[in-house]
Amino acid sequence: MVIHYKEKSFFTSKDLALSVIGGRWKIAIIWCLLQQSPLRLSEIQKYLPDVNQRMLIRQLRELEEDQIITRVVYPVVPPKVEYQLSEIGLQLEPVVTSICDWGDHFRAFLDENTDKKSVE
Amino acid sequence: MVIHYKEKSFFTSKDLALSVIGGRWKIAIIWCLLQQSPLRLSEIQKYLPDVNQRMLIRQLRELEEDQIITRVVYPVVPPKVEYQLSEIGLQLEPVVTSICDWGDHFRAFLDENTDKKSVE
DNA sequence: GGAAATACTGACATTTTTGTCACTATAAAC
DNA sequence: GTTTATAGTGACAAAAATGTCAGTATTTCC
Repeated sequence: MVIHYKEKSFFTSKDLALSVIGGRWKIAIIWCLLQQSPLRLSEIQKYLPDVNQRMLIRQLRELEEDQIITRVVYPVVPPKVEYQLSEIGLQLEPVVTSICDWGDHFRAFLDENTDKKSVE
Repeated sequence: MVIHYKEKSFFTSKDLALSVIGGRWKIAIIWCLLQQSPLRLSEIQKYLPDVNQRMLIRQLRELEEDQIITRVVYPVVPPKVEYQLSEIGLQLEPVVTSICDWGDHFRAFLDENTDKKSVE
């Protein structure tokens, strides 16, 4: 987010990571590609119906530039393009998993701490 | 980021988590408080000199609202306020750790794949 | 000859996030 | 009585991210 690692060299590991995966939809995209791979653009759109196409493409481009995903174009008509995680991209699995896990914990925590009155 | 869980109920765990920890400086703040706790505002500022105070306070407020951190005010002059991670906040440790770890991997990856010409 | 499918791009508008500046309160120390 | 320290707030400006709309290319199908 904001300052990209290509413009700054004195980053902590955490800031470096966040500059790459911090985009609004990037974790979601990586999550999709961990579920199934490769995926075509139109398939990713089905997974993520809330993202508009323009935005999705932009985030995919950035991930490609950062070498997190690979993009393979098949010279056919109508066009076919496949996206998949690179080797370094696949290594993001623990990040995505820990985020999902914590989200589960947090949801349970919210459920516990909400509407206590209605129980009593 | 953007849509907060308080305004939307049909979130995936991942989106729920990201709506809470997705802010520009939140992982950094959580990282600080995992290193040392409690911390006063002025101490967090020393850890994170790039964040301006206004921004830092805003992110702290949001984390507090989301119950990730606790804020204890001591009624003294000059004021003293201590921040620390809540129980659910402490459980973010694997998230921060996996991000840092991946950042390390990614840096190594970048180092390997940069300036190959100068080596040959 | 026109529509359909896929994966885009460009220009621009809007929204969200982040940053800046000036300002507050309080009591103790000098 | 002025300065110092800490932890803020309010109003606003700037920057960044995201979204919208219209348009492109290609070939096959009808």
